[in-house]
Amino acid sequence: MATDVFGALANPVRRALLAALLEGPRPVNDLASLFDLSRPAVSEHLQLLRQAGLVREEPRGRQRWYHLDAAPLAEVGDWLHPFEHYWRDRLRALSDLLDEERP
Amino acid sequence: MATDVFGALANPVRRALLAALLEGPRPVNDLASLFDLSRPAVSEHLQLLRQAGLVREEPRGRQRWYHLDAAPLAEVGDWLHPFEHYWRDRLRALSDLLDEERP
DNA sequence: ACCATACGTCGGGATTTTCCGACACGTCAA
DNA sequence: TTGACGTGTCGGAAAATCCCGACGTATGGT
Repeated sequence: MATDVFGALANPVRRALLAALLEGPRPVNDLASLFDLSRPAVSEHLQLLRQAGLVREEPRGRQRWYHLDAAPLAEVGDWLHPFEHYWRDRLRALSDLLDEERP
Repeated sequence: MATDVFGALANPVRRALLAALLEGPRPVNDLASLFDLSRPAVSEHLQLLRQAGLVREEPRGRQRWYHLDAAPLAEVGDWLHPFEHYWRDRLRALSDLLDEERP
């Protein structure tokens, strides 16, 4: 049932939600106000993030504060790892070239 | 026109294609044989990867060899970076705990 | 010249995603 | 208790995704 983490990151709204939660927990209305989008739409994005294990909800009075749960992102990091040296090599080659150009 | 890199990674077939190309370039039929999928389907996945800048094609006789182009994955790495320390802290906390359990 | 091979792309069907308005439920304040 | 607030979820529409068979176009072998 645990939804795909990569699928969760495929949507820019969900990525922005995770980035917003990076600065601390927030209630739903607060999060929804960040987007030009109806509240139910944001609520459903949060549901998908919840199913992916990326956020956790804490009921606080009549509102629910959402917390970031970055652990599942480790799967993305792991998948990315074999490719990482590949593009870092390119970047290093570029910076070496620039150093050579302007010593 | 450059398709979303995150969207490109949202599909398991496309992730497997990139992983396969990690071992070197391959022609389309070779790649298609890795999946229980029609060749046009794989061809369209490759088109999307091409639009995302993640692969490059080299015509070689009557076949086209696809090469990995990992550079756009840097965007994913960059996006992931602010979260990275978060889950690494959790892992370190876990390993510290294990070290403590069995000194 | 002929035919098989390797591939891209198109038309279309099935499924999934994304979004909204409407409604239901619990919480708090008066 | 009554009513407003904060939120989840449902029904359904619009759009995107995913896949396939069919066709078109090169290239290479005979």
